[in-house]
Amino acid sequence: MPRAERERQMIQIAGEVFAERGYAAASMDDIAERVGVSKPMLYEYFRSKEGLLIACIEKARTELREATEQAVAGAPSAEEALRRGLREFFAFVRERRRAWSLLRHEVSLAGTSAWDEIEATRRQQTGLIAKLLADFLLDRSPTRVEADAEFIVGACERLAIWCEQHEEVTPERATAAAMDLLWNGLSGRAQ
Amino acid sequence: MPRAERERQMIQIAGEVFAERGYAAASMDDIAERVGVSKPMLYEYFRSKEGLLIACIEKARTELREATEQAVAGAPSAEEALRRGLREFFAFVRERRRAWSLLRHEVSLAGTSAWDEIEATRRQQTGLIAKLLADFLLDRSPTRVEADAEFIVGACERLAIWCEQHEEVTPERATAAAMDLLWNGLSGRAQ
DNA sequence: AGTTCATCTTACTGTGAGTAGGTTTCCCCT
DNA sequence: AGGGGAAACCTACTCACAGTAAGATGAACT
Repeated sequence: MPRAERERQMIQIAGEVFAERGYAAASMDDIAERVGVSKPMLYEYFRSKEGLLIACIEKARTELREATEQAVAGAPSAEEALRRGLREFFAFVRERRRAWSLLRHEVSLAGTSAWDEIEATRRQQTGLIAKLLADFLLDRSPTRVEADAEFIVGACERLAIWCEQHEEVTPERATAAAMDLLWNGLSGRAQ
Repeated sequence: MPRAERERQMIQIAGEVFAERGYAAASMDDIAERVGVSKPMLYEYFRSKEGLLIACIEKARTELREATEQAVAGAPSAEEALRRGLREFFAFVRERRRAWSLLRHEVSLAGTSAWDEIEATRRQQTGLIAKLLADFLLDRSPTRVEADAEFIVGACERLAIWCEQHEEVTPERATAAAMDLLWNGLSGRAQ
């Protein structure tokens, strides 16, 4: 079998295995067997287990980029571009579950109880925020409140990680930026 | 040494090692040596490597919960509670770097090139969004635009993960919710 | 026919998670 | 006092799996 085709086949199957079992639990022997090839071939093509994972991630990333860029192209306004981009993103996540799961770094802990542990931390935060929101939002439907809380936790988590590389952004400035973006969005729905 | 104290000591040191080297690269032999104890002791106390990680995460989570709950308690309004909570969160992340890094599931891939790969995917998304924002925001300072983009990407990523457990939330509804929260927040700063 | 180059294999090494089974130390109870 | 027992601790292993050395097969061109 020619190199290019083998490579595609390996990435395809490895992607499935990583997504199913998680990175740590997936074994190279297992992947090799499913591909119908011996283990050194995988190493010949991808140098290491991590190299194989990276190839899978790269493929998923390319797909996501192409999908979102195409969706945004030709939008009449920035608002519409943002809307179309978001719509494409959420659709991608739903329809291409496997590719998406490779793009969350949970790959490596997926399916483990340590993952549950980390999720529990987020539930703790979303719970706290959901309680705050429920106190003053007009739309008290639990689903909406939950979604908003998840949204806020995700946003702040990411912003916090970004702050790590920007020493000059103090907690105060980060808070101000977050509150500004959030509050103006929320205030219209305040009681 | 009594059990409780040993346990604290082990969690303390394991936390440092996991945060420094990443979960996968940290070895139980290494941790045992640093603690000044033999490996079976770690297994006696925590059952497995993952069990040890979980104990570390639990400790970090407790600290984060206590910090944020305390900050929020006694706030005069929901807005103020949210503000105080966020401030405490961003401060925690800055001051207690190690604890925080255990709460991002990157632990397991930390320091690897697969992690870079996943971060590159986010940069791709933030880049796309930053371009959109720069086109219509009044405040064009790159730092602010970047922070906003990170905020949005994090929010949507989290919301997408939440959607996985809520089949009834279609991409359209997710988009509408995200746009609502975001847009009303952004519109005040539109040109 | 023989050389070359790519694809592919079998059979190994090394590292690190996890364990079997024993030793010391100290306290408590008769 | 001294024996019983449990808690803290150790040495010395097994085993799974990432990674590799060395060569087999076979098509394509001299």
